[in-house]
Amino acid sequence: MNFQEKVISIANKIPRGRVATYGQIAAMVYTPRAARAVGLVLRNLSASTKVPWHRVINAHGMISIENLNIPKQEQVRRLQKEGIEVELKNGNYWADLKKYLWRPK
DNA sequence: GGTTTGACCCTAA
DNA sequence: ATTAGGGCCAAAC
Repeated sequence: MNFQEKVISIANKIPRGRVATYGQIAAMVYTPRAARAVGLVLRNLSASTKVPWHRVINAHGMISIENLNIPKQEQVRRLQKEGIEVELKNGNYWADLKKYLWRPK
């Protein structure tokens, strides 16, 4: 299993209505400092993927998708559909990690 | 192979 | 609190 496959398999486990951070996923794959690389994996997903990429945000709870074919509004829409409140604060969208962070056992 | 590129994160100021 | 800078790692060139 290569790095990408590991990242994707973790992402697939994030439950509906919760979010995970890039760094959190990196840590679960035993390379705690590879947060950026996690972002690369998600970036390379096809538009039709079933992976819940929208449940992954950065360590500050901010939606960090930018300059892609996918607008960040799409991510916001998907999160809200799952009951996650997203707040617009000076040009960026934020979710409350205290409320929504996935805490796997 | 070396070099560059990010949907990142931490620390210091 | 907010910002700037540097380090990180895997993929893509």
